[in-house]
Parts: sequence; C-alpha cells; structure tokens
Amino acid sequence: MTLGQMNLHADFARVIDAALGALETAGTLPGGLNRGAVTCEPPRDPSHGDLSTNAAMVLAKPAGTNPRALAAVLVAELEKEPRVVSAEIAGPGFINLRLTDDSWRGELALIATAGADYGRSDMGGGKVVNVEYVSANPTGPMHMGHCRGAVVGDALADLLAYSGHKVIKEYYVNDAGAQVDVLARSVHIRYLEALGRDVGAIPEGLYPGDYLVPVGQALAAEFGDKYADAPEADWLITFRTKAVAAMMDMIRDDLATLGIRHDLFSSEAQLQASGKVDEAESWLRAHDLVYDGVLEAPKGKTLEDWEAVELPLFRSTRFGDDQDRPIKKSNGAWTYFGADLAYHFQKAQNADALVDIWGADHAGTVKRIKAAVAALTSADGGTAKPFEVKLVQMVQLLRDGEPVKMSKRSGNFVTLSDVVDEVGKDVVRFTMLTRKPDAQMDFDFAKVVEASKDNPVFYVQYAHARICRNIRKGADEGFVPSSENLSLLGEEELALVKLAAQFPRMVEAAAVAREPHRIAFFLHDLASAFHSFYNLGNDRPEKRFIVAQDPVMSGARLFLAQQIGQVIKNGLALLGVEAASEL
RNA sequence: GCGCCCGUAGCUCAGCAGGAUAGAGCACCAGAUUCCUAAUCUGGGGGCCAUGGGUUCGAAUCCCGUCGGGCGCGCCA
Repeated sequence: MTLGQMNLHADFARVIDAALGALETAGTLPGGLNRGAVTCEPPRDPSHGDLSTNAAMVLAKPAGTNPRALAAVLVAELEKEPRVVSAEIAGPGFINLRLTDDSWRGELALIATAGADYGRSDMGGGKVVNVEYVSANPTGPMHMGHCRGAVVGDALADLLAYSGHKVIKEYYVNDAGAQVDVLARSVHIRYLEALGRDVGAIPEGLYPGDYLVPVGQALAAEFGDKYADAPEADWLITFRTKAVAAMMDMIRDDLATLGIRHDLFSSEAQLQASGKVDEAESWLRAHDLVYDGVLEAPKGKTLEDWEAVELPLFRSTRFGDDQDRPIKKSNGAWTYFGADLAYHFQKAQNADALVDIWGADHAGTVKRIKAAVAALTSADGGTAKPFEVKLVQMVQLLRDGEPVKMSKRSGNFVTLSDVVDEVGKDVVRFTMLTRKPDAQMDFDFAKVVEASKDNPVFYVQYAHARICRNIRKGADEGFVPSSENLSLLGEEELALVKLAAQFPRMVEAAAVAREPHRIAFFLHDLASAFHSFYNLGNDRPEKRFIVAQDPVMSGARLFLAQQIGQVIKNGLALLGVEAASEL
C-alpha cells in the first residue's frame, strides 16, 4: 500500500470506481464511460451521511438512463462493501453512504501509525518541481510588499513536497540590471561618508536608506580611500558585487525570520556571463522565433523620447501577446525578458515542472514568458515542459486605515523584519495564508499588531496546546493514550475523527489547486470542532478527556485527542507555523 | 483604448476542479467556568452571492455583456 492510498477517502473513491466497473462488466452500464466527473466527498450536511457520490447523476445521461434508476443499481453494488452500513439515494440522485463506526476507528489508529506522514501522499510521483519565489531585487531589505509572495511560495513549495514532489526552492537574483548600478553608486556615497567626507543629502535617484551605511563602512575598511576620487569605471563592478552580496545576506536574514530558506540562488549576471542567453537567442533565431524588427510606439501613453530602432524581437504575438518583445536593448545589453527567457530555459532543464510566484504587477509579462518557455522546452519536438505562473495579488498596506506609500527610492517602506518583530512569524504567515492569493488584501499594520491576540492562528495553536496539556495532565494521573478500547468512542468523538480524516484529501486538493490557504481554513475548522467537543465536558463530566476513575475511557479519549493534535501539527507544519505545546 | 485579477453579511474573508437549506471570524445582542487554563463554548439578528443574459437535471462557482475596484500595458525591472 502506498502512502497515497492509505486513507478512507481515497479508499472509497476506489470502491465507487470498482462498483461502476462491476456494473460495466455485468452489462448494466455501457462500457467506456468517462468517470472523470464522479466525486466522492463528505456531504456538506453531515446528517446526510459520511460520504456522498454524484456518480448516478453525472453518468445517467451518457448511459441513457435516469439518475435515480442508475443510483438504485449502484446502491445494490455498493452495499456489498462490508464497511458500508447504508447506501441511500437522496435528492436528484446523490448516493449517501454511511460507514461502520469501526472504519472510522480504524482511520484514527491509522493517524497514529502514520504520525507526521498522515496526509503525505505520493501524488506527485517524485517529479521535480522548481518553485521560484521572492526573487526581490537585491537593492535593499525585504519589505511587506514581498511578504505575501514569500509566504505563499514557501507554503506551496512545502505542500508540493508533502504531496510527493521533489521540490527545488529557487530565488532568482536580478544582479545584472541598471538597478544594481544605482545600488553601487548609492553605496559609493556611503563609502565616502564612512571616510569622513561631507556628502550632504543623498542625490535624487539613488537609494537613500540607512541600511547602506554599514556597507559603505565595510568598503572603507577594506579599501581605505583607494576609490574615493577614482572614476566610476574603476570601482563600479567591485562595489556592485560587494553591495549585492551584502544585500543578499540581509535578504536571507529577513527570509529566515519567516522560516524561509531557498535551496538555490541563481544569479542573472552569472547566467549572462555563461553564454546561456546567447545560446537561447541562437536557438530562437534558428526557429524563426526571434527576428530583427522595429517596435511600434506604445499605446495608451505618449512618450516624448520614443524612437523607432531595430531590435531583436521575440515573436510573442504568435502566443497571444499584443506585441513582439525585445530581448536586447539598443545598447546591446539583454533586456530583463531576454535574460529571463534563458533563465527559465535553464531551470526547465533541471526540473519536470516549473512554478513561478509573481506579484500581480508583473501580470503583463506572463504571456510572453510562457510562450518563450513553451517554445524553448519543446525544442526536440516533444511536449513543452509544464510551467505555471501563480500571481499573488497586491497587499495594500495601511496604517490606521491610511494607505502607506512605499518606495525604495524614497527610503519609505515597512520592512518585513519590523512586522515580524512586532507580531511574530506565525501571525504573519497565517495572516498571509488565510485568504486565496488571487484576491487583493489589506494589511493594516496597526490593526494587525493590535489584534494579533485575536488572530486565528492562536485559535488553532491553542487547540494543539490544549491537547498537549491534557495528555500531560493525564500522564500525571496515570492515564495513557491507548488504542485498546476505541469502541468506547461514540458519535460525538467519531464526528471529530471524520473531520480529521479529511486532511489527506484537503492536502491533495490544495496541492493540485496550488492553494495552500485551504489548509489554513481546514485547520481552523478542525480546531473549532475540537474546542466544541472539549467544552462538552463543562456540563457533562463524563465527556471529558480525562474521566476520573476511568483509565479505560480516558485512554481512548486521550488517544483521540492525541491524533487530532497530530493532524493539527501536520497541517501547521505545512504552513510553517509552530505547533507549540504551551501558549 | 487593450490585457490580467477581484466584486459573497456592517467589516475581513471562505465556499472544497457545478451539487442538497450560502458559511466562518470580527463587531452587536443574550447566555455558559465550585469541574481538564474562558486565548474556549452555546444561542440570536444580519445576504436579490454587483448586475443582465446564456449553458444544464442543478450556477456564488462555467461562458458572454454591463457596472464598480485593483494591477499592468517602455529598449524600466
């Protein structure tokens, strides 16, 4: 049995499929029906049963019968499954299944056996997926604008790994564009300052942030006044390299406060130096995907300095873009797109699939890069390498309801580490993960700081801590979690198990949809169900986890609590949030 | 003008690759701890799922139009 099969929901999807197969063999159903739309999931209303399938409804038409008639024969087939207590037809043709209590008790035991692996699956089949995220320009510390993509990308990468993919977490360092020259000049000012020169105000157009002060000091310590009066050409490259390295150290530290650690940092400058970009261009030219041409003036805005110049253009209009895109500038340097194209080609050679996490402000470039990657990776006439761009919408930063304008140029921004220091990693991560990534969100700094005690993350963590505390208390009284007498667990307890048992399918669905936020919502639901059950013990002492004078019942209940805690812990781990045993 | 994303309760958001009576948190109201920490629980009010069509057994969900909001539309990155 593989990991992907070891849970009840996956099992019953197969039971239903087998039942349909039996009907085909018997001639009741025509062969070759597409069962892709058949579902097997818990009904929204638990009173309808444990599992529900729409098989009769989606197959009735192609089978030339009506839903309820098909449901009747399918029910007869499903009732042969020993774990099925009842199979009922409901509404327009749903089939609702009730399973034996023992099958749920078995699932509970399975959670204990699987432990940290409960929910893990082999769905990905070991395929290598490269997830590129953050990739902020190395010109300053991480700010809140980067935060969402960082958290979503990291959680998605972990989710894919947990679902049976081999994941490479990658950061693309844009250390080759004009912005790093600006950085080098900004650092040179700080270098002069460190040497005691009067530099006055930081000139317009350079980065004014204080974070460059120590970089200037380090350069002064290393080089003395060697470059103080030297022409820019003498120091630009050296300063650029040193400054980028310093910025990347800072960024790595910032990411570490969120628990984010990339496997691979790829340098744009190194990529260009290696000749990979030229190779990509040659290949594209040979395949008539790059040609020399002249662009039309941009629409929708007027540019005084617009000039028509011949440039090497990528035929992105063939792939739905509204304009062909230059891969080189008139000065011969690569455009961002030109280098990016080669970069993706290189990534594709080392992975079975690519996922990029981008900010929504880059949405306009998705078509061209997807087109380029599709063209490059199907070079040998094969199928193109799967490549998805996941857009993470903007976070509107507010302070007491007032928008905070952020600009690195002006030095006015809310840094990531400020926020993490203030509210903590878990709150930041959970907040970013409790909404779907393709909707905009507001992040009111003051509000989040103030309301951090009410953050849903504590609700979930509290459930876990509560469980740990009870297990400790049980141990103090000599009660140990035990799976010996799970038959003592009744309807209310099994309702908890049924919810927890959905974790594996939630993980798979979240991985397929690339939506880690589903895990966060599931955990909230599970914590809520747990807190509810826990409070039953207020009025009904016999429902407590620790029942005085009853080690057998206490053992079974504590076992239940332990497994619920395990599932919460597994889910939190996926989100990169701590599952503390004390709050 | 064009492209992408969004529009669900007073507010912030879910709604599981179309499914049964649209949910949660916050806020508001009313309750529950001699008993495992109340960082919890129970109950209540509150929604023409922006809007108009279409697809089908069935639509908040898919398609088209309209309105409203965001982002983008340079040889920038």
